[in-house]
Amino acid sequence: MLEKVYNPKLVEDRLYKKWVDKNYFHAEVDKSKKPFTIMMPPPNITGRLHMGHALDNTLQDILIRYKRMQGYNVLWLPGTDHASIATEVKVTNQLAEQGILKDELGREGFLEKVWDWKNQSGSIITEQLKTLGVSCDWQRERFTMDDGLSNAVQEVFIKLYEKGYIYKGERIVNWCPVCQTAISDAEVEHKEQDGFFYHLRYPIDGTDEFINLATTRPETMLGDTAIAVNPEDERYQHLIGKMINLPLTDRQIPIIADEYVDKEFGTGVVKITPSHDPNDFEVGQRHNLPQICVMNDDATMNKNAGKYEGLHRKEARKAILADLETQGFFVKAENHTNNVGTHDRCGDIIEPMIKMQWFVKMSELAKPAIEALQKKELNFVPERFGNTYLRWLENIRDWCISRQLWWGHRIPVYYCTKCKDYVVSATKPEACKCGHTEFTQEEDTLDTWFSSALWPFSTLGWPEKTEELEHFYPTSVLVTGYDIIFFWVVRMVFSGIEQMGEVPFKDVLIHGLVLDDQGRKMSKSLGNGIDPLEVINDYSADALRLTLVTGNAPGNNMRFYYERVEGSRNFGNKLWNATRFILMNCENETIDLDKMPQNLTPADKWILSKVNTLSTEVTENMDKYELGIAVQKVYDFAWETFCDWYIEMVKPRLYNQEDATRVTALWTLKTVMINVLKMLHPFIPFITEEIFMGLQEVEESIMISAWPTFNDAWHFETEEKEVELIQNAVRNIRDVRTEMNVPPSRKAKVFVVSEDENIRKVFENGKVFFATLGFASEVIIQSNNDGIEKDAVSTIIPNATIFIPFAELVDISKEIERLEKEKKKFESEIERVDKKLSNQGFVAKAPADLIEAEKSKREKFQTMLNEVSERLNSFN
RNA sequence: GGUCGCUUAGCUCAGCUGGGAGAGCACCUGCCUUACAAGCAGGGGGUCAGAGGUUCGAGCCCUCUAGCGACCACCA
Repeated sequence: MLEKVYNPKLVEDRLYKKWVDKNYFHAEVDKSKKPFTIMMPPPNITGRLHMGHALDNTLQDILIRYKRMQGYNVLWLPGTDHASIATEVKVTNQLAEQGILKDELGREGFLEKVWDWKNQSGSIITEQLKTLGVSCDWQRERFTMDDGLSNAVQEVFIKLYEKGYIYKGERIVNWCPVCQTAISDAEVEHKEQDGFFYHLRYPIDGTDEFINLATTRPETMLGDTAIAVNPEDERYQHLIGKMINLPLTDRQIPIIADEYVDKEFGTGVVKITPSHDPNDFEVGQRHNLPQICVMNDDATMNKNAGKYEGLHRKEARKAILADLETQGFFVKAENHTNNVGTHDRCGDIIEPMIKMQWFVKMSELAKPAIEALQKKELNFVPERFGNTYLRWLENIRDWCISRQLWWGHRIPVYYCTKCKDYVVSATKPEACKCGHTEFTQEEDTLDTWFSSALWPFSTLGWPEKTEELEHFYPTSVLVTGYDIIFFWVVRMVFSGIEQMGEVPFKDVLIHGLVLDDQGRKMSKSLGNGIDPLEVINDYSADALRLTLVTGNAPGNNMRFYYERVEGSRNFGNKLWNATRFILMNCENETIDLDKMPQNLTPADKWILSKVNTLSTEVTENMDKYELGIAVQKVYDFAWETFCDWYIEMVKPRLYNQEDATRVTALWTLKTVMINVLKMLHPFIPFITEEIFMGLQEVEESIMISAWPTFNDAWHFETEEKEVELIQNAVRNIRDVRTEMNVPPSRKAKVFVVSEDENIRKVFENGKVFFATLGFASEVIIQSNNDGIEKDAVSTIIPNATIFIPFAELVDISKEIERLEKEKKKFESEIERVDKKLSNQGFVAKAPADLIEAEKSKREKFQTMLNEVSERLNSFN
């Protein structure tokens, strides 16, 4: 017997332990079964569980549990990401608090500290994930810096290098002055900022003329190596080729013409600073301009900045503007909003810098990734995110993969200490071409995403040809947020195709963000984040999970608020109590669930038939990733159809120990309940397991039970219609009673009149339901109005009229009013159908079954109209 | 500037390939009916943003408009 109140705190931890102990999450290669694989997006070791993780992993767990129950060979592989920048920053700061400087420790010493930290704190997030109930294979947990995965990283680097896809070069890159490393384009977040557009004037050499230009970054002027105008611009034709004297310096720089300049914008004159602007860099290349870097790596001015050396770029701007003004080179400052690139990790403004870095050439790698989508080897759900993916790939630039960090995969390149030539190799080479044998390894590490890009296959043992790799790759579906498409999805796809010759996953299920109750992004700065662990603690993991999937379509954001969590919890409560009710009545009975009873009543057949249809529909929805719709259907069935109707219908049979169908009712209750639990299990694993166990007193877990499928033996069309007829009648009776203000305590006789013998039979069988559900003291079924008081209240249903003689209570005028309302309803229905049927186009072109359905509706409403009219006439 | 999305009941949102508008919450009425008041039975409330088009038929498809939002983009 279940406790009176469900206590998730006592249950959830216990069940999770049980599942782990029983090894249910573990997958071994089983070639007799079809594989279903998901690679968990590895959370950062520095991360803490937030709503995004909760949603992402809930969705995955739902799919995994569903497929596992369907008998697939299911692998859900979890793991964590080393998160180079985040971790390095975190550990550096912690050490700094202890007064330890990173540089003093040296590379080896520092890495030791980071590993210590990783071993101590790196698994907090995976422990947090467990409270959600995730059924992933912890025995196969991976970390992006495991030996195997690091090996894969080296292998890929070498292969790409040998293919000519990786090169080293001096390019202008996004430099983060705070993190002191280059970052990729994807890591730059553009933010709109209010700033100024500074108009300056530069003196033209040998004349008294000035040329006016506008810039948002005056401090970079010290690195200007040209002034550019549009070659078509008439205003400046005479100046092209002339030199100007660059203010605050003793340098002369040329006025050049380049298409890049927009005549319409600003003054049509652009200062060119190849060292600190990506466009200027390109202009500089076209015109062979010198590159003068005026900043240090920490964004302070360097010695090329002369007297401004040492100033931070912000202060330098002020100082330079002041000097320009006093010297007469400053014209004005306009208000101007511009997009500045910031580092998505630390938020600092990116400084474009020319640096020697490693790149992946993208043009060739992008092509098959684009084709994969076009050939539908890769599908996004919802489809529109395929566009986002395509657009990014089509405009992709080479990927800067080197990072000036220590924590990460050190680039497998060795430099000869003598001739400076380098060798790309997994291990230190024996000797250089020059004969020298001493090498130093490249100091830089790789972008974290370089290793995550390999996640779908590196986790399965690649480059070894493991049987896991053979069996579980390509994976089935990737579940992730739309914000991660560029960083990760794209890179996994081209890496998978390049290394494995096959896309890493067939489907990409994209979900939105979890917003706060006002629709704002949850963020630390706003302090509006809701901690999933708190929700689990206050409600339950099940309630959290259910909240995260109901009423949400793939790819859409959702608002999170506690009323929704309460609703989810209440549903669990409902299931719990329904089960208590069943068990309460099962005492001293033995029910063999494997044996379908021979004496099923129409109500039993009806609910079996309903749950049968339900399982078919829900399965279809699940297969289409319509998880929100799927769970909504089971929810409605469980609460309304099963609890509010079926349970109420069987009560009389259960309360009567003599009833010949009592055990049959119990069998049906249990059977349907178990099916419902199974369909709910992927969504709310804990409570369904707890109930499943309680209901059957078996050891076997619901998570390895079979997902419901359509059962021919449970298909009862006739009974479905019969019970619906009774439901209809009961609803009408309740309606009438409420309208007439009759309290439930006041029972009344109910007459059902129908000329149709079959209908009378149905009601004869369903008599008892009028008593329990319709508050009838007695039910009389007959073919005519004999013996029914003239002023009885009545209501019309198809093929029958129901009379309730309330005697003294009835107000005739009110009754007439009510009947008039019914009549009006029937009339308008007939009118609607007639309009359709008289439409030649409809009759000619609509599908035949639809027309037939409309016709029979017409007939039904017509008889009901006749009936109500007759009834009204009887009052006159 | 480009791309995409959203606009449906008081609120938050579903609505799959076009065939009689739904849920939860909130609200109103009546019920502590021996599983559940975290509940039960009823109820009110929507020209599906606006305009046009395609169609026998449009919340759904096409075009335009308005408001909101997201992402991308080098306009110095």
